Amino acid sequence: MVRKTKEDAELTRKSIIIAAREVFLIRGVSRTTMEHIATQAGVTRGAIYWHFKNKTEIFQAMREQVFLPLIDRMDDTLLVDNSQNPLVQIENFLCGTIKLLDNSLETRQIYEIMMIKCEYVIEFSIVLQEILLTCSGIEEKLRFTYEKAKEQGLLYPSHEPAQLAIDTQLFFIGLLHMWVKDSDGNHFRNRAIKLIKAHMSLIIR
Amino acid sequence: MVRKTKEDAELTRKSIIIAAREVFLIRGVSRTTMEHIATQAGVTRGAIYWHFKNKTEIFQAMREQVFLPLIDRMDDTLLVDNSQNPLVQIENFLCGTIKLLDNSLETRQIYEIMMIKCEYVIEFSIVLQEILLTCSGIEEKLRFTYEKAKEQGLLYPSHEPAQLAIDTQLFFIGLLHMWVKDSDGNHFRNRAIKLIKAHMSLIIR
DNA sequence: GTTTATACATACATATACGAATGTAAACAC
DNA sequence: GTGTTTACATTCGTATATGTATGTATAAAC
Repeated sequence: MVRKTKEDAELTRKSIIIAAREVFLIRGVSRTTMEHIATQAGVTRGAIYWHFKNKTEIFQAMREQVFLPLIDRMDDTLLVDNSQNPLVQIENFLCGTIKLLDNSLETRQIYEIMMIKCEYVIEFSIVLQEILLTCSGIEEKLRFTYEKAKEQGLLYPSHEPAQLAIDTQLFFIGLLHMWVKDSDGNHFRNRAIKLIKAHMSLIIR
Repeated sequence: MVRKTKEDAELTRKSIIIAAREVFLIRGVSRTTMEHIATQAGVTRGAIYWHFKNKTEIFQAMREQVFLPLIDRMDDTLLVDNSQNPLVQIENFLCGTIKLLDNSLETRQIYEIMMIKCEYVIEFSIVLQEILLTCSGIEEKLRFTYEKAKEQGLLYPSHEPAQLAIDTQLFFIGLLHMWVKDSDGNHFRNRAIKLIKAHMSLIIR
């Protein structure tokens, strides 16, 4: 059986991305070959080259599955929903991300691949720039929310929203990195929510 | 000319490590071959295999050049020198690390390699564990210093040294990661010192 | 001054990866 | 129901990487 229906083809495309994720995680992006992915997906390299130009394209397809939802959720939590206390909004966004990592194997694995199983050489410099841009966006949205908090008198007068935004962002980036590296879970994974609450408690007036 | 003196041999060993660093930075660790390193060092692969068992061993040798001094400096700044205000000690340690990155090309490149040009697969899991361990040590020393600060009444009463230690550590890990990724320098590199001072100002009473 | 170990260079065998070219059977358009 | 395109599988040529084995000139040991 060779030629499949359009729906079947889409299934194999997705199975290739899933297989790539599984192999990337174990062998690292650079060291996985098309053959590894093909075997894991139960297809041949021919199928992969039909759907993707090369490994980088598979990586990007995998990445989009996680990062587009992240932006959406951030917008929802920080910008759209104004019913909550702004500081609670921020805490919810941070905790929500950790909970997503806890609950979604897919998200967890893609984060791990992107942070410690991928080498950002020139070929991937676009990805690095996108990460920088995403971070800028996060910083801006955090600042916006901290400004609301300041207007409501929830912050110490000496604390500037811009400062707090970067501080929280860097704290969270650090936390995510350590969360991913701490595969045993004893140092950061099962303390993450506590650490976020502690961070927020440092800020609240 | 083949056989060299012991001193000559030590020089080629070092030149191999330097060459490896330069190539790792451009091509990433996984994608650099022994041949790449050899060419860059102006020797043949034979020379490399004489001095090192494989690429991992070169990587470890390179890594030690940076991490052993880090521990030393941390001990000096945080533990030994007690003449300063503890919060100033912490600020000095953080700023000192950033200044080291600014001034030392070697350190800067090795950090960049370790953070975004290396895939931490099983083969490198020892390195990951060492990083975790180093972080535990940093956390402990920060906590120790924050405890001194608390005894001197420099902190808000509601702030616990243990919490502050982790918060500062995660902030700094995040900062280092963004510092490395921000090769243009506009977002984090030239703001790093300011961001550290801002972070410390959030903590001081 | 001879021997031996060192510090490499060279050569070889093996394995693996890539991309493209080609083959092919079934889905789909008409 | 025939032609065309799709969705792959198979095959091929080429390139590249690794580790080891072997060669060799010289420093060092005696």
